[in-house]
Amino acid sequence: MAITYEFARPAIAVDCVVFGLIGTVLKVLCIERALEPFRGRWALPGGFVRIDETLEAAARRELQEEAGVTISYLEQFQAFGALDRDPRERVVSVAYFALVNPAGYALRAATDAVRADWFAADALPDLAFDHNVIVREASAQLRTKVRRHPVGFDLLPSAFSLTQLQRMYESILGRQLDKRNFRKRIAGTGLLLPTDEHEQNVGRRPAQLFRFDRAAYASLSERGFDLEFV
Amino acid sequence: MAITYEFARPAIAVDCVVFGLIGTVLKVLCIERALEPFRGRWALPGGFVRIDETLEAAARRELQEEAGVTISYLEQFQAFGALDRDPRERVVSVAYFALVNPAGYALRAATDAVRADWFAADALPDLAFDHNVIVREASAQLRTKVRRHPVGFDLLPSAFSLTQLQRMYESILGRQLDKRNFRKRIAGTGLLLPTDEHEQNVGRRPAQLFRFDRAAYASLSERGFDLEFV
DNA sequence: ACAAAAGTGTTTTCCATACACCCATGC
DNA sequence: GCATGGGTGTATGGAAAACACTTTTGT
Repeated sequence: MAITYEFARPAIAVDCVVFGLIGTVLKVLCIERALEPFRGRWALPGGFVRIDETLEAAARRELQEEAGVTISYLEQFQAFGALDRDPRERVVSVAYFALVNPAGYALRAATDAVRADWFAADALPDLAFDHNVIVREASAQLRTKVRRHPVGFDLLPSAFSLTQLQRMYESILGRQLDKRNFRKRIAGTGLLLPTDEHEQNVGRRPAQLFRFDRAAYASLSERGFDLEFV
Repeated sequence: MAITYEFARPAIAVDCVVFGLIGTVLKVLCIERALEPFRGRWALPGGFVRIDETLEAAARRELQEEAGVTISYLEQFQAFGALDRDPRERVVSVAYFALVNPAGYALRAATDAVRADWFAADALPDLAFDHNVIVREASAQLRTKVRRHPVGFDLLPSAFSLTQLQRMYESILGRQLDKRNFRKRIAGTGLLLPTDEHEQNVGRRPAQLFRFDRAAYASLSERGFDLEFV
């Protein structure tokens, strides 16, 4: 399997910043490295791109292998190419950010990872490589993305209350929103489908649940609509 | 210089989409390839990343070598990793988009390029590799970028008239803007410095020239201001 | 004097914001 | 009946959009 090239080549890796909402706290998925370098340190899930897989396929494979998460939204956001970002050798990493709804399944670490866990996005441990930098960039990206594109829904269960939705935006943007104005705005987009369902077993009036209307969004964005969510 | 690796690795390249405004037409810089594959075809300037240079350094080097252009704005925007995008072997390309003011200097092709020339962004020839796709993505990126960040100035000479500025936005956005509203908006940003200069030798009333106030912009954006230009 | 683009204000409409109370449910 | 969050409307201010004429210069 060994192969010879005329010139030295950087290796290509992918790293994934997986955001999940736990309660109302925005968290990032990290794995504890089983191998050198940085053995025992927390890091982003990721690894080398194989010669016969696309970048996105590599990202999905690593997420599956190392953490067993099911991704709802995945987007490439930046390549990191500093010369010394990996102590072994030159590695260029293409970073992805991903959104998942962490409720309902357990993390499952494997291959290169001892274990996987969620850390609050604004209180991460010292990560391996330049991964703290990558998370910082991804967080900025998430904040700007979520304001113009309806990606936040991928952090929630498929049926959610308006208050859940509002709390999600508040967590990402880091500020409080006015309940009435928020609801007017969301209603104004016409992208929520009311369901017959309501919250269960809450010690108060149960909130109505809604779904995101992907079809309505698709037809809007084809017509070049320019939404602003919050 | 030959080197052996345990596994086959994709090569890493950079490709640059250089936008320039010629008259009021938005153009993209292309080079004619001197080498196989796609010898004789037009392509984006770009090439392989050396083991000891960063991605951005590679982009700047290729622009210098192949076209001799002086870049005013350079931003990485996307990595392209389809398996068959290069007929020779697996190549992952990190794409940059760049803005220049093409007035006042000549293109100068060298190394891998027979010649360099500007093509209207919406009427490109059939380019080598997946370069038409890359340009399409870059154009979309430019349109969204220019509406919230003052990068358009990099397409203009350092002193410009308000009409020039308006025409630039119109070319990029592909629609007409109202002169009075445009001027109110631009004035409202407080980012233009009036100069004493005026247009020369025009057969009409000469327009006053302005400069972009980089210092004012820096201090605004530090405070997290959220501008919208057009 | 004429051609050509520079420069300039007002009105209207709409959207963002600020703000407080009643309602339904479970215990 | 009480605690808890669910759900709702209105008034105000400010920005965006629509819209046309006078001014300055060169020829």
